[in-house]
Amino acid sequence: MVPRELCALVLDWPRAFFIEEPIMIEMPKAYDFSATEERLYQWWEENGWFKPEARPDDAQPFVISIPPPNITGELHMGHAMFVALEDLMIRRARMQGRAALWVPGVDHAGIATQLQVEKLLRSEGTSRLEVGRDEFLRRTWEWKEKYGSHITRQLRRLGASCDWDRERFTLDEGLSAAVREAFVRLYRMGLIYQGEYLVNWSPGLQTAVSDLEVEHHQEQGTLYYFNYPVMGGGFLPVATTRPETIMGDTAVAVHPDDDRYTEYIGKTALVPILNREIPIIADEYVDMTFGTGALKITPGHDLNDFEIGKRHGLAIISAMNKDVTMNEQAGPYAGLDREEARAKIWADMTAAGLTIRTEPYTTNVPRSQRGGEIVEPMISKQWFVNAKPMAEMALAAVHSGRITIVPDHFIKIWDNWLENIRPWCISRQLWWGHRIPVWTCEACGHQTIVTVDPAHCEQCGSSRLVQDPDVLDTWFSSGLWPFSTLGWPEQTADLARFYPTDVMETGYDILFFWVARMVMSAALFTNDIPFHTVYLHGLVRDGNGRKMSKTYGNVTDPIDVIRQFGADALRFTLLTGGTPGNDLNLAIERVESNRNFANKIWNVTRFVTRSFERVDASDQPSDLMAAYSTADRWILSRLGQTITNVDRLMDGYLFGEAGRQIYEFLWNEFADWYVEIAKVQIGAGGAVAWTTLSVLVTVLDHGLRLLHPFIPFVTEETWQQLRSAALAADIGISPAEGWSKALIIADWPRPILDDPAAAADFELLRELIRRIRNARAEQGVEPSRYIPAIIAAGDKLTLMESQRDLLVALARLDDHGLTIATTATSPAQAVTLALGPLTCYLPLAGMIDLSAERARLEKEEAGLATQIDRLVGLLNSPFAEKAPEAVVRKEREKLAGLEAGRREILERLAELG
RNA sequence: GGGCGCGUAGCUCAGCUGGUUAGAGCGCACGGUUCACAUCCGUGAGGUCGGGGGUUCGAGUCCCUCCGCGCCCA
Repeated sequence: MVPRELCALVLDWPRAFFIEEPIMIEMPKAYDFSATEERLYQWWEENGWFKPEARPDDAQPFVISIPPPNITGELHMGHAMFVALEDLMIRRARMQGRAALWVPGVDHAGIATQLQVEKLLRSEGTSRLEVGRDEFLRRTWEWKEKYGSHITRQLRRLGASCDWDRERFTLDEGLSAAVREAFVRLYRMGLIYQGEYLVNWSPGLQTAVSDLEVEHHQEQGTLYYFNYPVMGGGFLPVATTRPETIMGDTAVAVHPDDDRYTEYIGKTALVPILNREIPIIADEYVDMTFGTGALKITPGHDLNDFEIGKRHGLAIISAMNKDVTMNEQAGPYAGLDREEARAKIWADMTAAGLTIRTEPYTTNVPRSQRGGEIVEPMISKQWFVNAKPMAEMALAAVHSGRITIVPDHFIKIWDNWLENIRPWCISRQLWWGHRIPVWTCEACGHQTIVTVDPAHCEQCGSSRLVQDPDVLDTWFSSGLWPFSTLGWPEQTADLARFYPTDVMETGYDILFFWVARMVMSAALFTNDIPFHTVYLHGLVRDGNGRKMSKTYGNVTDPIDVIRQFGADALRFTLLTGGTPGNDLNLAIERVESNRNFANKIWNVTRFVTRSFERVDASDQPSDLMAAYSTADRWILSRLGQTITNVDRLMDGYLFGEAGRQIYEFLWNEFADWYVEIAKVQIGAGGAVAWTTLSVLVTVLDHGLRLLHPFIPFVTEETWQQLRSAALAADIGISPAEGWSKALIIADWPRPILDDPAAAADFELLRELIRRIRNARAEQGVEPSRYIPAIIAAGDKLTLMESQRDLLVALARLDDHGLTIATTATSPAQAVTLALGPLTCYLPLAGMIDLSAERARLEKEEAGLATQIDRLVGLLNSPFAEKAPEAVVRKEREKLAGLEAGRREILERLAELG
């Protein structure tokens, strides 16, 4: 650990750096993210730029509520993913001038937290039950104070620009009030009820859990065949996967159409060992082809049986205790664990001659999502929410188009779940959570259900009230999150201004757990949608597509990755590595190359900032537009196109593609081409140099703005360098609206120039340079050697003349040996490059093998001929009539170019003889 | 049983409303001490877009079907 004093010292210097006077600081050769990220984060936050108040009061809000991480949580890739995406949206909105608000917070995570604290108590040699409820809660809050900010500190490392002053906790006072309000309203609407139903009982956790918290696994089990004794003689063969539940059987069922068993319907069967009398019933649910076709019915331990039991008015027998040992209903097996009972019962039945056989069978085993133990369906008194009416509202919200789900194929999944929604079990037999606001009167038995702790029974006035011991499902409070965090049920200013929120961004795995419940409760409580767009991201898997899990040991810790490559590199990888809604396999090599991208940006900036020294204020041209060179016009046009594309893509939530286009533009066009050109143009001096520098600054400035939401740190850092350099040089180069204090609050860019003709001219030049480089490489010309060239430029003569310096520098041509003319004849020993509008000859005397050149030309001619044939065929086909004009024209132009090139090559071949 | 997604270069993935010889990064081969960067630069090799059928002037992209992988719900 670094001593606190030293931290303060280290964190102090950068502030001096940013304040008022722009000072030029020599940029090191490589970008050091570790010295940058935390410093910038702190600077942004101190300046209040994460707050919506950073924008004018009348600015249109843009609001996201964070998917609250568990307070027990360690940062994982899922968190990194949501931060990358949500911060991207928030930062762009902020730059677009909106009052961007990203509400942060954490979730109390009932079960997970309780388990942590129980573990702690165990290590102290005590337990939850021993210390009692009050002390346990005190210890849990203590634990929360100590570890609760751990996860939010980690979110900061990713660059999350949340408004931390508005941070909320699901158990804080306001949100607890919201939970009570919601519960009471639901109760008064008749949507909350208490009842004895079959619930998913988690024996290890000693609580009920909801359907969603149970995972079904295909596991190898056994199918047990045995004879069910029938009163008055005979047997009914039955198959079961769980013999221990025989003790809770209250019927045997057969299909009404099953001829094999018709005679048994209406008779009485005897539960093995216990000899309890139960009816033999007929029900269409029974699958005649499965097992023996006869089904034992245990309404107390199986959901389907429970339903059948309801239809037939069967008794419900629970044969187990809450610790899943058998109870007195199981007669001689009372006290045995469910597994032990199974073995013992089967042995006893075998001894009694009732068993037939066993066979291996793959069963669907329900396991707790949390502990992994087998969940027992058990009759229990719990609180439920009838979600049906809310579900209909949630369905309507999406179908009416008020809520958009991205990607839209999740709508089907949404529909499927909501259309088949089941009662939601909301009570949990835990201590850590929102205690159910129900007080039962010991005098009259009346339940008082109110938002504020009552002193007296509302019916008889007795003060002998006992509060329900259970707490609510954590998701009950999460379901209120978008509005409870803004103050609901109070009519706060934040609620009025920032609700409904804009986008809900989260993983598709909690679409039902969370998103659906938020939409449902928002509809009910706020009479509104909680957000207009749901954006769902996929799971982050390891490089081989396996789910990251501690048991596999294939978990990549985001903090490790950040230490190694920087938060920007991780963010950019997560943002551009996949597509919306699809799982992403995280390959560490990609993070590495994205770190290199950050370094590239750094070095381009380094080049641009250094270039200020070479340009003079007095050289500023009076008419900048007129001063732009072909290359300037090209790069500015490409910048404009990139901005337009990025806007279109981002508006459509195609963030990955947007990021890839910016990367492509900045690296492969700006850095690889324009920067090289700039070196030549600046070398020319005068107004050309000034103009070039202004283009460098403009493109870099705009590029950094586009990129900032993706990789905020390196862009801010380099933008500050650029800004300082420009202000220090003071030669009249700045953005139209001047330099804002920071990139994070700078304006989102707009295209400034579109000159397709100049762009096309430049593309021709670029192609020529590429072809010359290629020829040089193929002919084995030493890289350092400057070679002569003859260009027959046709009507591109003026263009080529004007680009002479660029050609010389980028293709490494010998200036004195370069001839540019309208037409030219080829020297004897030369490589011919036919580009359609122009032809280039490289007279590599003594360097080329004529027969090899002939072969090369023949090969090229053959290739051209094939393409020409294909195009001629295409243009003579129905394509010419049926395809759109523009598409056909494009093909015609392509054909003309190919034919010109081919003519050149044929002539050249003729010369070679 | 119902539903969804995926299968594109050796690897990890793009390819947005179908537009006409398929792209990136990494890896690979060859070459590079150009005053921003070797976390780099230049040049190149590498894919019958899982198989088959259909719609269309045109299909990686739309439809059907089969095969393989994964997920959700029951």
